[in-house]
Amino acid sequence: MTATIKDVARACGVHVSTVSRTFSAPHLVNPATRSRVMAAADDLGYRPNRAARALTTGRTFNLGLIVADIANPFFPPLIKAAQSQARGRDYHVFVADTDEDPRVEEELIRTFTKQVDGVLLCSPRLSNRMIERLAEDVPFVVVNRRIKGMPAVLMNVAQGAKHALEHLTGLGHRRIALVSGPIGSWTSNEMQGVAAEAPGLDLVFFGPNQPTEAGGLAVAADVAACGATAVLAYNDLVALGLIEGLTAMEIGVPDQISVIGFDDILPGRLNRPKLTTVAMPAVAAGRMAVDLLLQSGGEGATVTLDTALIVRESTGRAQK
Amino acid sequence: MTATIKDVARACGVHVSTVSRTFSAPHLVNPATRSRVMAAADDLGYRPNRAARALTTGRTFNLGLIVADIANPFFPPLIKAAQSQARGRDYHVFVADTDEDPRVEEELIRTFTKQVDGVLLCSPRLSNRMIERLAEDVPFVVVNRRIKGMPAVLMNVAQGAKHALEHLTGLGHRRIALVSGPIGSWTSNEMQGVAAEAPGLDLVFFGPNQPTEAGGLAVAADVAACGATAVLAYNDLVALGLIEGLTAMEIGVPDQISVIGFDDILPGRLNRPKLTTVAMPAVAAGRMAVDLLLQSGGEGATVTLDTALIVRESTGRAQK
DNA sequence: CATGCCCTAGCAACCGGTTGCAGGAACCTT
DNA sequence: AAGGTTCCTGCAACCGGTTGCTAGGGCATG
Repeated sequence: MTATIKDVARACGVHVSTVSRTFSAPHLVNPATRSRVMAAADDLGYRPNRAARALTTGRTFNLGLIVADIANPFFPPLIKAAQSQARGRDYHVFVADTDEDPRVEEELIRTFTKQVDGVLLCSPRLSNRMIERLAEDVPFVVVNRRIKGMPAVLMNVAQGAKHALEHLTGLGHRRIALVSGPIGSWTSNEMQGVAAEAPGLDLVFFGPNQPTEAGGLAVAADVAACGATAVLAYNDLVALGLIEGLTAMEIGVPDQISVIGFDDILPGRLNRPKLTTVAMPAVAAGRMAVDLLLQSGGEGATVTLDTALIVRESTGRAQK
Repeated sequence: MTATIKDVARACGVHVSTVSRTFSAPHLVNPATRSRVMAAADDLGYRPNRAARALTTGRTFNLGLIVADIANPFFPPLIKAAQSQARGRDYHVFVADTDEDPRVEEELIRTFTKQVDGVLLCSPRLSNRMIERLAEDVPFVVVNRRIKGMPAVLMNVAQGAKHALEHLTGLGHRRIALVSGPIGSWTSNEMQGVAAEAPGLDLVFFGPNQPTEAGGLAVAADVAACGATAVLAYNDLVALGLIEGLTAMEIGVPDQISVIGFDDILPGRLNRPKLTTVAMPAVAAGRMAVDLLLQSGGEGATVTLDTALIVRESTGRAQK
């Protein structure tokens, strides 16, 4: 068994409270005693039990981070940014994946409650109502979702979609397919909202779709058949799936159809043709979300981060 | 605040121990009482505090999973497999990323101690000695590392490397570059071991390298200059970085140099040319690791999983 | 009717720490 | 020398549950 505070107390003949204070309030204990305690402690290999400490203090120095799909390359940079930001503030981040399943998401949040001081909820699939209810038990910061009164980090998807559409119309495209993501995705709604308002476009909607390569592959045939000369995809994985499907049907990208994704993930940069995409500020979002969570004061603060269109090789002039 | 066991006890006029038993040993409480307690409990929205429970029972029903780099697409499938396997046994998995830093790795293990019932250590960068010491405080299963007396899930890297080399020699390659990974990587050592024993080869070693695309990019020039006609890379990311670097120098893959990676990640399948690689059984490893951890009985059990060479487009005949 | 057993629920100690309070010792003041 | 501070340390209650022990009520048995 690991050494406890009692073992240390016994080993150097002081009361447990003195040992406790040596670690949590050193200025309250006499330097001489303190060093005796420290010596005994690392002699026994004593480490305070964080879970037990949390029971009385109410603080665990842990944060939870919940994502829909850890296999989506969009998330890892966000996760790493959150972890390093938290580390700088003496916090640790535990990550969990919901497999895009709202029930698992709820279950995980319940598990995190009381084991962490706050939860970063990235691209949640739960309903706003449910999230509000769960927020009574543990502080949240939500990423890519707007919920009234709840701190949020948003990425300016609308702006990105607008630039993407302008880019396409500038290349002469008029009939454009919009391949959306899963139900309940805020990002997807934002995209559709912007597109619907854009003047002079002939839009074709496809959705809902799985936000993965498989999802893109699955709609490739329908997109090809609808007569659109360009596609705006929910994210890069979907875009890559689309390109794969189109290529298999011998439809050239960008010669016959232009494709734009969202996120700017590594496989998109390595793909041939290199993917034109709207870059999402994942790293900044991860950092910001942690900051928002830790400065608990800022209750309803909402931060919106800019996106940027990155033109590469998967878009070109519309063919007549 | 959330309701505690006391609130429930007060609400229905029983002692806390009765409430406790209602949840952890229902057969010990009278059905009538039990349902009164249950009613009061979900009326108040009571949920047992898992951290507090763990303090007395010693079981948290959480597992920790530590990886070197969550952004490496090799890990997510393993993580997801572990999570779903654990979920089936009423456990939750918390993931943490070490950023390839042994100190962070140690720190994270220490944090997990007492907050989880066991830790899955994937491709650790710590020394065997240190891992053995830490194993006194929390049970481990190690993935891709062999440590005496410690349960491990290994992937048959040696077999994969052998097949890869045979494939290359079959195509007429003799001078082969070996681009290894970070220091302390068991996988890297296995690869070098096999290569060194292979007869009739003219090997050139490069390493250590970062196990990322950037690592591959960085050695591309040296590899090109060494006169090898084929490369065996530490993993797919390194292989992709190499191909990118070689392509930038207008060296054709596979026409002038053949490249083989390890792992079989998504970007490798989407790359042009599609990457020839040794597929690692990540999903099976994740599942198996959880099983090994939970059937704590099997102390020193070691499981070795097969790998498979997948020939795609990045390897070809050696040119004269 | 006395005896004995089973079922149920309360009591209290415990898990590993934290913290408000009180008291003794040493030091300073006047 | 008496009185007031300051500094340090021990005491004990508490965080939210768990669990061995005990005791009372109900029931069957002899």
